[in-house]
Amino acid sequence: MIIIDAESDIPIYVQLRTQIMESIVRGDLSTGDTLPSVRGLAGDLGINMHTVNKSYHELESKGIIEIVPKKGAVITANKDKKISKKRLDALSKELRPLVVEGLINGMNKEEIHELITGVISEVREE
Amino acid sequence: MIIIDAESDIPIYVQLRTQIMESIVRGDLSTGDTLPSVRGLAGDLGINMHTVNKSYHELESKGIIEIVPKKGAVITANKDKKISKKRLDALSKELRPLVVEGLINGMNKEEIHELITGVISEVREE
DNA sequence: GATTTGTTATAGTGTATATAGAACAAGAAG
DNA sequence: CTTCTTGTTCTATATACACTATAACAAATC
Repeated sequence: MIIIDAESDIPIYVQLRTQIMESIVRGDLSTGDTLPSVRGLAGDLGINMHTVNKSYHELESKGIIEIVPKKGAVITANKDKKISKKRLDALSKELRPLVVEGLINGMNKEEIHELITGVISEVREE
Repeated sequence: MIIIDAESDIPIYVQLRTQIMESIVRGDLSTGDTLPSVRGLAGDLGINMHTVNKSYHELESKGIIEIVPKKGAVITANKDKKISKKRLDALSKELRPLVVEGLINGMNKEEIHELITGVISEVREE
């Protein structure tokens, strides 16, 4: 179930991209599954086709889905494969300001790890 | 030392805010220290006064500095104080999509913890 | 053959980012 | 006290991004 909050300061295409990724992590969507068409999903969510298209292409650039023109988008994410160094570096760069925010507020390494553990549980269970 | 990359897709005021926070974490800036005036820093960095002002006010809203009108901005970050639940929740929400990105790429809890540990070391040492 | 698919193009609206200049009142410094 | 500097506030402009809207196209599907 995907819910878009039009009032959020998080762009719609980011909300959609994130929620699809979470669905895969939770197992609601699996490798091989086909995503709805950009027009169909846009209609269901009440948003524009191009916004959905943008989300799909970002997922493709992350290696999570494969878009076959005139056919559809198939999930290719492989949780058994090892993450590439390129994506690992990108992740580090994005994590950095958040880690700094924790450290500056007095969190130590253990507390940050606990926070991450909590987030992992949230993502898997919700 | 603060370096602004005008070509980056990261807004200047975010770059500045982040680098000031990293300076505090590293110890280059400490509680009680005064930040340069918005006009002075803007001149040094070759950016607009209003951009620096925006960064300062964001730092203030995070409780990291206190802006005393007509006087200056003083660092109030207290690493001995415990982080508030509000900030902890905000951090969780921001961390979530990055954690998802790791999980979807096959990382397990331990690998994510190792990544975080690496980031913490980077921030503290660089 | 008709429908649906993703793609491409153009256009419009609203918001965010960044710059610029000016003016103001209050603190600092001479 | 006078001068300078301070952060604040206001207006204005240019650019980029986000989102929507509409249209047309070629290929796959039915």
